[in-house]
Amino acid sequence: MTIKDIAKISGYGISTVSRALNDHPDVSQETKDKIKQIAKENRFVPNSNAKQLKQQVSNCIVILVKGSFNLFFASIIEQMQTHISRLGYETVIHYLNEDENEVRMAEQICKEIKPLGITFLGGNPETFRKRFSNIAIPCILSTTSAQSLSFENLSSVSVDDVKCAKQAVDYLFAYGHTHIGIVGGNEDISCTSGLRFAGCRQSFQEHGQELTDQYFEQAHFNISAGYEAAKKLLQKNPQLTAIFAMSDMLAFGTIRAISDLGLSVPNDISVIGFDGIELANYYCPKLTTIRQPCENIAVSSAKMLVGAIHGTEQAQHLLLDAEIIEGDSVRSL
Amino acid sequence: MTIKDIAKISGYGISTVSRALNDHPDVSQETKDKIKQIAKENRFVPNSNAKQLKQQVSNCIVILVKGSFNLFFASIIEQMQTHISRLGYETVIHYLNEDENEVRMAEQICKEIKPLGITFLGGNPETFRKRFSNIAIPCILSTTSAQSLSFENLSSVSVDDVKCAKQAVDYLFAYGHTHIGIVGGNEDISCTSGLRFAGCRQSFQEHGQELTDQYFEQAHFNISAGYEAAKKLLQKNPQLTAIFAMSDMLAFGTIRAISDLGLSVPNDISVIGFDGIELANYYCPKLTTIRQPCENIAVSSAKMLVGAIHGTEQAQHLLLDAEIIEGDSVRSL
DNA sequence: CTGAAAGCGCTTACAG
DNA sequence: CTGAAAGCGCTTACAG
Repeated sequence: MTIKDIAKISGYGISTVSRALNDHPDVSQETKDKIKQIAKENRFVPNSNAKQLKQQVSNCIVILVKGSFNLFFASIIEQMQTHISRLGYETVIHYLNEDENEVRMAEQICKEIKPLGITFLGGNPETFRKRFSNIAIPCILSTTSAQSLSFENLSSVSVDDVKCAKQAVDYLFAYGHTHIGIVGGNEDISCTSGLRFAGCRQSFQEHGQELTDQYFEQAHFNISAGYEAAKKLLQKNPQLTAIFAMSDMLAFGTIRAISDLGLSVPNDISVIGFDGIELANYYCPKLTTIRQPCENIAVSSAKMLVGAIHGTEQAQHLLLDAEIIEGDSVRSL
Repeated sequence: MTIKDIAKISGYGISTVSRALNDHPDVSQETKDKIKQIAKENRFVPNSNAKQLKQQVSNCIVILVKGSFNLFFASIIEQMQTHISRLGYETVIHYLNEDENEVRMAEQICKEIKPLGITFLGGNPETFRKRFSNIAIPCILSTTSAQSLSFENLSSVSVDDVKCAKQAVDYLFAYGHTHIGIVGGNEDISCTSGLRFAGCRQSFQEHGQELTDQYFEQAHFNISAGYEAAKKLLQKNPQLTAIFAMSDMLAFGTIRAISDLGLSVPNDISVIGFDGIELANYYCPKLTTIRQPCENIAVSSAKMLVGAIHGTEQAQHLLLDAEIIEGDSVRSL
C-alpha cells in the first residue's frame, strides 16, 4: 500500500494524496477526509525511508547514550523523550558502549538519518574537543558540562560536578569525620569522575588534609566495581569512618562490601552517594546522597536543543544545583 | 558526498561504485581498493534511507521492549544485542510504554523499516492472540511464553512462570513458614503476574492452604509499587512471617517497607524475590531470589529468531529452568 | 484546489 | 569486469 495505490483508489493524483495525508492547507477538507479515510481503511503507513530520502531532513532528535545501563540516565532519558515528543519531534535513542567514540557515532548518524539535533548523555568533553567540529547540527551535552569547550552549536546542562562532590565531602567533614575515603575518581579532570575528584581534593584541602592514594580507589561507575574498590580501599586504609562513593551504584557496592567485612553502615562507616536515583531511597539503609535534578536536566536539555534548532538560542552552558538527600547511611562521629 | 560524487572522482560509473562498496564479487580487487580508498578519504557514509528504500528489506532485527525501565530486561537486551550483531544483523531497539499495544507498534514498524524479525520483551500473550495475525515476519516473545498461542511465525523463550513461582513459595514453606504473603499478582493468567500467581496458588493448595485476598496485594513491577503493596499487605495481615515478591524490584520495595514498619528482614519477616538481577546480590540483606537464566534467554532468542529468518526453524516454545539463589533474606522458622 | 513531473541516493537486472 | 537506465515511495516546485 503506497500513496500511488491510494491515488488510484481515490481517483486523485499522488501529489494531492501526499498533501492530504500531511495536512497541507491547500487541500480541501472534503478531499482530505476522503483520502484519509481510504488510508485508514487500508492501514496505510508511509514509507519513512522514501519520506526522509526526499525530505533530506528528518523530524527527529537523537539521544545518544553512552554506557548501556545506568539507572540515573534512565530516568533522564524517559523524561527527555516525553518532553521532546511534546515539543513535536520524534526521538531516536541510540546506545553506545563505553569504549565507543560518541562523536564519531554522531557524525555517522548525522549522515545516515539527518536528525535535527542530538543530545549526548555521558559524553566525554575531551572527545568533543577533538572531533566535534565535524558536526554541524545543534547538540547538547547533558549531565556533563561543555563549558570548557566553545563550539557555537554545543550547549550543555549539568550540575557543577566539582562543587557537588565538594559538597558531599564537606558534609562528611561537617558530621565530624576526619578519615574519609573516596570510591571512584582519577586525575583526569576532563571526565566526570575527574571533576568530582577535584571537588573532593578541594574539600580535603579546606579541611587541612591532603587527598593521597591512601584515601581513594578508582572504579568504573557500576555496582561490582564499587564493591571491589571499597574492599581494596578499606584494606589499605582501615581507619576510614566515612566514604564518598561517586555514584549511587558505587555506593550500593560500597555498602555491600562494608557489610561483607563484618562492619555496619552507618554505625562503623558512613556512606554518601551521588545521583539520587529512586533506588537510593529504597536501599537499606536509605542512602544519603547528592541528588542531581533529573527533571530539570531533562527538560532544560530538551528546551535548549529545540531552541537551538529553531535558531532562536545561542549555545549556553547551564549549571544546575544539586541537593543533599539525607538518608540513614551517614551518622555523626 | 554520495556514490555519484565518488563515481565522478574515481572515474567509474555509479553502479561499479555501489558494487565495490558492497563488496560484490564481480568487481576487480584493484577497482574495489581505489573506490574504497576514495570513500574513506571523503568519509562517505551511505544514505540508509536510499539504500533501504531500494532494497525493500533491511538487515535489521527489532527488539521491542515494553516498559521503559527494567533492570532485568536491561541485561537481556544487552546480551541479545551483542549476540544478534555477532550473527551479522543490525539491531534496533524500540521502547514502548506499558499502555501501548506492542503488536500494533510492531505492525507499524514492519511497514516502516521492514525488519527481518522482531523479538518482544515484556509482551502480553493476549495482545498477540488478538492482532498478531497481521504480522508476517518471524518473531519471538522473550521472557513470556507464547505456548498457548499457535502462530507459525511466533516462537517464545521463557521460564515456566507458574512452576518457578511455585518453587519460590515452596521454598518458604520448606523453611517452616506457614503465613506467607504475596506481593504482586492477579487473577488474569494471560500475563506474567497472573501465571506467577497461579503458581503461588498451587503451592498454597499443596500445603493445605487457600490463597485468599488476605495473602496477597497487587502491584505493578516497580519498586515504589512494591513498597506500597507490602505496607498494605502487612497491615491487613500482621501474622505474615514471609513474603514472596514477584520481582526483585518489588522485593526491594517490600524490604524497605518492612524496615519502615520497624521490623527486620529476615529476622521478623523473610523475603524472596524473582528475576535474579545483579543488584539483588548487592542489596542489604542479600536477596534470596529465583534467578531467571538471562544469558540463555537472550542467546536462545537470538538464535531461534535467526533460525526462523533463515527459514530453517519452525516456531517453538522453549521453557527454561530457573534456579534459586540463596541470599540472606530468608530464614527458617 | 489539483496534477504531472522531477528528483532524493541508492541497487540491480540488463547489455556489453 | 563495467556502465546506462529504471525504479524504490515519497515530496514539492511549477503550471494550471
